[in-house]
Amino acid sequence: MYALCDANSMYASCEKIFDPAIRDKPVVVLTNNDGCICAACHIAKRLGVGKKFIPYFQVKDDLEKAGAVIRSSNYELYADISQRMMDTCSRFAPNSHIYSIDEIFHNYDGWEPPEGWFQHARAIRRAVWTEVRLPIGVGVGPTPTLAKAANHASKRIAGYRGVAVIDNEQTRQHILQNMELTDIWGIGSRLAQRLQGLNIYTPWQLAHANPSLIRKQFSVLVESTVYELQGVVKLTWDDVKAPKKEIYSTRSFGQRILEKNLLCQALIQHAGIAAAKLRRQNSLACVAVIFATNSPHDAQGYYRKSITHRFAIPTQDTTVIANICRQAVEQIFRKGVSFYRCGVGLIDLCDKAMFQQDFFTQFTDNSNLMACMDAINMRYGRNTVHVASQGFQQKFAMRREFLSPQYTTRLSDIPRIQC
DNA sequence: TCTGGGGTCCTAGGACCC
DNA sequence: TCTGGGGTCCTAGGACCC
Repeated sequence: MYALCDANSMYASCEKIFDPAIRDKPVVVLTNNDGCICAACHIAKRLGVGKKFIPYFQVKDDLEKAGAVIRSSNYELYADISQRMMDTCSRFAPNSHIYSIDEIFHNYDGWEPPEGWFQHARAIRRAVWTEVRLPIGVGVGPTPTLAKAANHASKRIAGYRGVAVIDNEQTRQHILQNMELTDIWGIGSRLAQRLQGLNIYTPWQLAHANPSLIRKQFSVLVESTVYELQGVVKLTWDDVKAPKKEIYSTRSFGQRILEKNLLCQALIQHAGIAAAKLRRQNSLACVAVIFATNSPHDAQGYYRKSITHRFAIPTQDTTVIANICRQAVEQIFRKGVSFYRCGVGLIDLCDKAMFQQDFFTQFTDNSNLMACMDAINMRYGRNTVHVASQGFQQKFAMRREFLSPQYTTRLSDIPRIQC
């Protein structure tokens, strides 16, 4: 059996933990640069002002009318709360995999809790609430896709109240009949539209579709989804935990960038973030993609330029990738373009342990330096040490107008209780 | 006044080579 | 004269997820 634990409106719930004054109010959290809505608590959703990824300025008036509390993304806080949630959840299963900042998969693989699945799931939910004050939903099922579906049910289908277990036919039918196609993991709006063309309107109907026909009309992935909905495991634990094949770090700027050296600094910063992620999964990159664009909404037209660089020797060294950024910016930068977004992608990844070193090529090995940098940044926070060429003044730092304190990660922000 | 997230995977199509 | 194959690499964009 598999379980999926998923926080309820993670970011909005994190904001409420340390701020009792907003617990009964509609709370909405914005993305980077306060661009879009990315999370809304259930009160905001009920008032109809929590639509995900809608630009903030378009709904600003509605939010004000609803009396909503607006918050900028406070990643320092969310990352810390996330870690507490994961620590608590992972105590309950022999194998876990953190799937995103607010989701963790459990793999029980032959083991069954003596108290039964429902009680077990309830215990996880209760522990996270008691220890972290974060509301979560727990879904249990015989496949990862059904565990995801059960998790959806635990929050959205009446009667489940945070815990749903698919361990019999009636429950599987009831849950799959009461969900939308797009609620299923791997089915987005386009696939749902095409499925409806084949008279498949609900996940229950999808579970009864002919797998080979689905494979022919769509892809192996959709075929796997059909099997998974039937209860046949197609996503193995290795699939769920597979290392990434590409790693990107990209961001839009708080202010448009018009200078080449600032663009270069931003790119090098992304090189550092992407390379650190790469080292964390113990991979090497054969290719780097370095790009920058203006805003697609820009009146002067869309400008996008990307440079692909193939490394002579696969690397995970920040300084090597930073050097490529320095060269690439000469080709990417164009005078007069107001740059809005840039990033670095590392693709064509291979496992470091499998890499064969070339006997004849000489190269400097910075792996000790990188390991030291990672260790310091892990201990004292990201960006404590970095390559100097990414700059020290963040002129392109993102806008975070409605930022809450870093309650748990900064000494000066620790909550005080006055007696 | 102006404002529009970030990440991963996959594929189509063009350029280029043999 | 015109047409023909197959591979690799790069680029752009679509689809999906949170």
